[in-house]
Amino acid sequence: MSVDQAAKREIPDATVARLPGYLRALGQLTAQDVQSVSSEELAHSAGVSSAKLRKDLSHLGSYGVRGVGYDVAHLTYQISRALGLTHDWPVIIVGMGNLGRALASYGGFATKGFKVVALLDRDEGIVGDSVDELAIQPMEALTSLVVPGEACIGVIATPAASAQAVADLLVAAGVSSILNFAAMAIQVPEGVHMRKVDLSTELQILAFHEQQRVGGSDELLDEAAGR
Amino acid sequence: MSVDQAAKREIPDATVARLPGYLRALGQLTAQDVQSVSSEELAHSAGVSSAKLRKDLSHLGSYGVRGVGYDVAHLTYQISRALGLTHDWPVIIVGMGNLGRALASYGGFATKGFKVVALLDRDEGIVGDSVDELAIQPMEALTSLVVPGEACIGVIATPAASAQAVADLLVAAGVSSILNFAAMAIQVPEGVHMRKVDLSTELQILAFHEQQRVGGSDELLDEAAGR
DNA sequence: AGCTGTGAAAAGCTTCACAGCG
DNA sequence: CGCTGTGAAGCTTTTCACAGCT
Repeated sequence: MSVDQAAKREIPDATVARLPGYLRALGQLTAQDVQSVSSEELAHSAGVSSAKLRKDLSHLGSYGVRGVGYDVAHLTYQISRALGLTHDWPVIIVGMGNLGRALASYGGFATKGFKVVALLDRDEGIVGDSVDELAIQPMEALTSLVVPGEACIGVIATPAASAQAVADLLVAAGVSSILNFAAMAIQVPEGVHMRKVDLSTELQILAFHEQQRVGGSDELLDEAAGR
Repeated sequence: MSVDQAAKREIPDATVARLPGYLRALGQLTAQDVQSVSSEELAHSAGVSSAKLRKDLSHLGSYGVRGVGYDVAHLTYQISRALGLTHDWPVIIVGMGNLGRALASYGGFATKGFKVVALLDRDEGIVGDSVDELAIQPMEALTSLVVPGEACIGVIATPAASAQAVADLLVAAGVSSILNFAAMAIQVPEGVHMRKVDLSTELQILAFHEQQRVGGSDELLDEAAGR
């Protein structure tokens, strides 16, 4: 009933990747008590072109008002809904080193939509410690944490050497979405969704563009600038 | 002379974004003393298709041997060169909270190509502390750290609220490449290259796909699964 | 015989520009 | 009149499939 004429479930990947950015920009507008916004303004704060923004939003449905713009609250709801953020997703963080601790106490989860339900580490020495009011548990706790039917997101924040083993454990326990912060490409079976965040990859991409900037054919500068 | 027939300087963005992954896979092969590798094998460890890998590499030049494969050492060198990693790039990290400290001591920089030259924080209380043998300096140190002619990469690891102000300071000091970890879109003038890494964006993209998986029209499950 | 390098086809994404609605 | 929503055009990226080299 009311079959949710939310159009075809065909949102392009490129669009999905930008929706979180729109959501954040809308959040700022909400904080400033702005009621309505034009595609031009919203696009600017999200750092994209207005044509792209309108095309992206058109994949979710027709939620703007011609001649006026978009209602901030309603658009926020529609994007949240499209992304599946109408309820909280449980998140398990594995690896409580510097990075894991930073992630556990990072504001990123505070964003509506996620809730850290467990922190795991292999090291018996730190099991029992608390980070942000959540106790660190041993890896063995994993199987009892994941309810097969219920979706759950696993975050890998271990050293590169353990990343693949941890990924295998997560998959075996039934986790079907993994976010990997380890400096290592990991293999997951088909059906498991995996994304990777990697500092050195990002730096290397920046280095490439920085190098292009110098542009010219002057390779000597490269050697001289080393230091 | 030997004008480096390195083909046209036209490496597609999509290719540049994958080169670091190939470099990492090659690093693992080197560690295992593997001398030569086929496109099929290398593509598998980097998580892409072999056709894509070959097309990508073809933009750098013709460094494979037909019927055999690629020489691991030589290909590593050629990709490093294409990315501009033949010398170290200086990196300045701003914001020494949990995240900044994690980044400062993260193995990512150990990867050939980058060297953390300074850690900055606004908080007088922690200025002078050391992280990984490098002292934390006040923001004012910025201007003397950046040599106008010399390229430098700035990493923003501050709370969202300070991110834009820090970006402005970096740009004013002459930094032309910025990697932003703060949960906030920042605006930079044209000519400055900016990349963003964001936990909640990644989680939201995973949430979208996880939601699609359940697929069906069963929205009731969504409510029930909340907890 | 085997694997790379690459044109050509297909798919996907972005930009344009304007019809259509409020 | 102004701004959204969208076909159509243009551009980029991926995939295919095989010629060409060792």
